[in-house]
Amino acid sequence: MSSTPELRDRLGYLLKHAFMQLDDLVTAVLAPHNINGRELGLLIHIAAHEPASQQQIAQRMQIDRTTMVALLDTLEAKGVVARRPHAEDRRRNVVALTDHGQQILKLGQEASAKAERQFLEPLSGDVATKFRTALQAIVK
Amino acid sequence: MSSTPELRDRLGYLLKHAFMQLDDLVTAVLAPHNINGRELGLLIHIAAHEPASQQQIAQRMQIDRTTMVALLDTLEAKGVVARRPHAEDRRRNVVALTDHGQQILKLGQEASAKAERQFLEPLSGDVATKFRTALQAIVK
DNA sequence: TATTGTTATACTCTATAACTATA
DNA sequence: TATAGTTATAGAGTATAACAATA
Repeated sequence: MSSTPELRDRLGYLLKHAFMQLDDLVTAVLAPHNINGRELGLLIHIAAHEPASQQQIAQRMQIDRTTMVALLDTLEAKGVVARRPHAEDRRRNVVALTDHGQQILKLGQEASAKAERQFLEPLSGDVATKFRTALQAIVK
Repeated sequence: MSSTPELRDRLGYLLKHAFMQLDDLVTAVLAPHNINGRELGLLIHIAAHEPASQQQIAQRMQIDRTTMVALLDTLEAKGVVARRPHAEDRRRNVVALTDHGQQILKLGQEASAKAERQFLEPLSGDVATKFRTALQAIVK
């Protein structure tokens, strides 16, 4: 007596829509800071590592280097990151957060954490923690 | 003594990459059947409901009706769905699976289930079940 | 020769506007 | 006049190829 499989039973459907729901929340709370979730991700990555060239950042974030150019153009126009010439290798740009970027990073992370709490609201604290742990075990 | 927040700590990162990993697995196992995960989702939806017009399907799946046209064009070219004129309202198309589509649906669902098992392999059976339940609680 | 950053280009996915045929 | 399906078009996001500057 198995019922007809529904779209909502597909893990792909669930993961895609979960991401979209969270992304909507994150976009909303970050809007006052003039960045989006993807840009915050880049700020977090830059802040967490030694000063790096565009290529190094692109490789570590698994973003195409031509895509990185456009992303950094946007963030530089917003004044949150700066490109400086590398001291020894003049082909490279060293990418770093500006003071304003440090501020936006801090505010953005607080806002993002708030969006995550909203997103996880349907789960109890214990289940939410296990949910995150499961995701970390799955994502390589 | 909190360490620097890393990109991998962000729920958005985890959900996006989890989806991409699963999508890669699903794409691989569905390739022999000449459909992708999105198309299988549409076949599942059509099979699970009463015969419906393109618009009804688009609304229920939250897909734009112009996107639905292109999706159905592809699936019709592959011979898995057929558009038939509605008996009473000739503006409408009734969309249904062909016999071949029924076959592809069955094979595709088996393949998709296999991909999901691969995807959930890092989790114990119990944790995997709770993971899916948590996703269902979150997704509206 | 190889590498870094860049530009030009194209392809996918999605959405908006406008057209057609039917109601 | 409103609706179903369609087409044309444009906007994101991403990827490939080719170029200039530098190593």
